[in-house]
Amino acid sequence: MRHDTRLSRMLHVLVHMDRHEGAATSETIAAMLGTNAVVVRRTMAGLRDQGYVRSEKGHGGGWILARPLGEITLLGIHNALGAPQLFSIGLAGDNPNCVIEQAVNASLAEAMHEAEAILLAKFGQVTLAALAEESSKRWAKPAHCSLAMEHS
Amino acid sequence: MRHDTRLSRMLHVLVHMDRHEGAATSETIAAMLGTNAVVVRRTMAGLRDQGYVRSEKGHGGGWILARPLGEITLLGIHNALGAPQLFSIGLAGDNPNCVIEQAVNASLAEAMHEAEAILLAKFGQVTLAALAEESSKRWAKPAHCSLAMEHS
DNA sequence: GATCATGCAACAACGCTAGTTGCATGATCA
DNA sequence: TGATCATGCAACTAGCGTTGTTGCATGATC
Repeated sequence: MRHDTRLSRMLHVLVHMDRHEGAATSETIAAMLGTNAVVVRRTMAGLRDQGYVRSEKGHGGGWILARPLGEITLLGIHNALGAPQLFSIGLAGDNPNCVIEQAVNASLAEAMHEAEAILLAKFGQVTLAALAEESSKRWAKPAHCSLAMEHS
Repeated sequence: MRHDTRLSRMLHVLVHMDRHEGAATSETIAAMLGTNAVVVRRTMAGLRDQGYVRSEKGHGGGWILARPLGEITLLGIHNALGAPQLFSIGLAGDNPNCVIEQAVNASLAEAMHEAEAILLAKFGQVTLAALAEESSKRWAKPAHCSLAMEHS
């Protein structure tokens, strides 16, 4: 079962954007992530709709942070990406009339809801500012990704 | 992102097997799940290797529970299925040298590990006997899936 | 008006899981 | 003993969803 790394990647990008002079183009971000500019635009569109970033056209255009890192939580970005499925396991629905299936699913669902609530609560407590500070504190070295070339 | 319903389905099947006279063939189980007998064998193979079920060939053969429901937990079956990924979100690994990516991933991983621990702990506490009792208590009616035809 | 960059839609490619087929093995029954 | 039933296993096929790609339109800057 393949996993969705958009959340991790977008968080990474956003912190870099904060340190970045001017706008970052989709092309630049795509190169940093080893992916395609159109995919970047598709993904960033959700963040733009939620007011986390702005996009500007023309010379010197690209993507710009629209809020301070301190106002952006992991949960906010998760939701801006469409709040995708957190779990890769799901409930069977082949025999909805079967009381056994219902009991099995109810038990699984309860455990999953509890775990999900805890995960989302954690996500809601962490801001990108905290992550940025954490990274500079622990390693005291500039980041070196392609987006951050001017820092290295 | 599609989800893996094997755990839910196998739990369902196991409870039915407990109420079932004699062995249940892969074909019967497949019909009940709306799937294929080979897929059933593939999935049940893991449970057999862990001693949860036995398989017998020839006339009257099929699958038989090898342990009482009280000794089978959701966690046990989850592990017997190969302990597949629980989360559909994952960590990016494009820039392993980047301290920002490291900080982002560390934060996500911590939250996910915590949620996973809670989920697995829950799974470890629930036995199939509890599910079987729950289903008969709450509805006080026989289950009606194809595997359970003789009860309905 | 030339260039740069996003926006959007349609299409192609890829990877993964489920599903399928075919044959071998072994147990039961007549 | 031979026919039948059922699992075991391996290789192949199909379907689905996501990512990647292409082409063109829009708008901003130089």
